[in-house]
Amino acid sequence: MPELPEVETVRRGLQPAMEGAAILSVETRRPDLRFALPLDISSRLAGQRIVSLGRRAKYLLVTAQDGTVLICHLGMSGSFRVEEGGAGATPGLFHYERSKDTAHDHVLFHLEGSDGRRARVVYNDPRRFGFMLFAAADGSHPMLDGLGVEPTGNALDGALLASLLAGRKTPLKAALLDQSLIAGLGNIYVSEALWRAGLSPRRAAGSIVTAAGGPTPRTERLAAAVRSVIADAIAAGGSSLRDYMHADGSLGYFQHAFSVYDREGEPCRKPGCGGHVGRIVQSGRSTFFCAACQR
DNA sequence: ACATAGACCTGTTGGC
DNA sequence: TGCCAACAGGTCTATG
Repeated sequence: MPELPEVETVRRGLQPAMEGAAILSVETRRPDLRFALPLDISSRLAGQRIVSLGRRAKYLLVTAQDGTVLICHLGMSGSFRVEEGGAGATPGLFHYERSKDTAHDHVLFHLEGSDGRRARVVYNDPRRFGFMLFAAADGSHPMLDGLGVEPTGNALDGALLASLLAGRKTPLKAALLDQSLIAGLGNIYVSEALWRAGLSPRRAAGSIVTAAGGPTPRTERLAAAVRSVIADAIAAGGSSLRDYMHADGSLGYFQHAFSVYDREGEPCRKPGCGGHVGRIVQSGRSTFFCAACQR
């Protein structure tokens, strides 16, 4: 599922159950996801309280009281769900809601909240492209090093975007997907941002900055478009394709607000445009755009 | 540096 | 209905 807005939605959904809770144990039902799970995942975390659940780009960061940081990535199909001990549950006996797809429940965090209620947070991932790894003692990890700017907030302005794209001949689509430039965009939101900015995904990235590497109106439009599409998607609770659910079982609704993604053949939604949404493949992945208004 | 293809996996979808 | 190819929100590696 997850690009930045979906990961942020997951984080917000898990936060109430995880922050402040004590980890009783971590149950792994297979030895690996994309990478081998840490052999000591349970022994390093059991008995500790979770002090924060953070996010960097598409990574979730679980910080325990001794400073240990567990880095989680959801890959393409990873999801978390929270299962509360049912009302009236006695200690040690729980009535967890039955879930449809438990075949791919791979990692279970057994928790005890500060109120003494037990819950479990279950990681499910059919394709197993996700992973969990411990950061180094200082919180760093090679997977986090080299990540670019977050597209949230106002850090990504025209001047910064211009400096990132200057001199690059690679298509805008590829540049925006490059996590070392902007961290958190994925295939959906790149298409959406380029449509909002009225820019072709095929245009050379460096072609929207000045010779000196400064911003142009196109750069400003793209920076604003990236920020707005990410902000709008987070506000909508992310996108729920294929009924992809939140941790509490609810659905995001940004998919209804897609302007071009997965809308091949539909009329362009830009008022007065008259064009149609097309689909091309760039570096092996679908790009949706309107050739009439995206130049 | 950069473009492309392939790899990792399973599940869903659309065409015949 | 069945079968099979194509495709899926990510990212790392190899190869030109």
